[in-house]
Amino acid sequence: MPELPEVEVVRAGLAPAATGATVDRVEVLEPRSLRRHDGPSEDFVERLTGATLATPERRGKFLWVPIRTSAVESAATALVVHLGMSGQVLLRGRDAPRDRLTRILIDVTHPDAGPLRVDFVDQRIFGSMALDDLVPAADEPAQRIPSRVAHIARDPLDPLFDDRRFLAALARKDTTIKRALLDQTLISGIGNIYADEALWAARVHYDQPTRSLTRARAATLLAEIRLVLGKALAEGGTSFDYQYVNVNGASGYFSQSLNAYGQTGLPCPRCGRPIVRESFMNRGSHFCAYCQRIRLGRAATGSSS
DNA sequence: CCGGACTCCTGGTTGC
DNA sequence: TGCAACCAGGAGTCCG
Repeated sequence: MPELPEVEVVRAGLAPAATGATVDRVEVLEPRSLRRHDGPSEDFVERLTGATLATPERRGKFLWVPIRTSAVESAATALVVHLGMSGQVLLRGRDAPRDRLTRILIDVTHPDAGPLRVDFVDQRIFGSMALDDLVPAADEPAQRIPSRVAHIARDPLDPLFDDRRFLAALARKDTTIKRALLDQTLISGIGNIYADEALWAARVHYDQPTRSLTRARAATLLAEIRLVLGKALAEGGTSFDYQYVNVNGASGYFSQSLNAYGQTGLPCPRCGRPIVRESFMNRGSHFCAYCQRIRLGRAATGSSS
């Protein structure tokens, strides 16, 4: 389940091979992988073929590669990639065998690395590729971002992520904390795994109302989010068997470091009591019922400003 | 504004 | 042994 660290590993791995490369040929094996592309497969293929790729960028779990075509001087369009639940981007030699679940093949030539193949592999087809227009970012017009990604909040590893603004927005929201962490328009890049891990680290119950969370605890949670994401990033992303493979085809190995996610029945590394799993938002929430209890402060009805 | 239900999707696992 | 039901969930949409 690729979340921010996994997507960043893919972006960083793809960057040296993609930057400055030109697209020779595009083959779409599974049109459903273009669900988010406006237009038919032919349009995707025609517009991408012959384009020059710029350095891949990322916000949250969205990855995009600005492209330049002969017709347009500066990049006005980007190849947008979302890995969904099971997507992988694999960098291969031109004659390497195809993975059975390959959905899109992009042959590129890099000035230094020579001919390469970028494979988009995706078992469940929740992921997608699309071409999209770049538009100025709302909070920094000098930055450009695909229009379909514009509504996504900056992620906590983004230098322009505004901590004060996030904490204020959290305090204003009438919802519960895990729901807020998974709301990509509030903070991006966090999925079910790192939400559970960060909540465990900060000792916050997943269903704690955001308005009853003190600012200090919210700030602690944000710090733990950064620690968890940073640690996963440093270790190359979480991996579960073949579901996540980085851009060179090597699995990550952070899953051994998980404290809560997927640890149902195992002892909480902090207190030894068993981790429990509850169904929430159509997914599993893993937590320690002792360490992570809902704390209803007295300010639950207070309003900010 | 909020939450719940639903959709997309496949393959590994579970249960009969 | 065989097969169907179930489960995993990121993001978007729709509805109450």
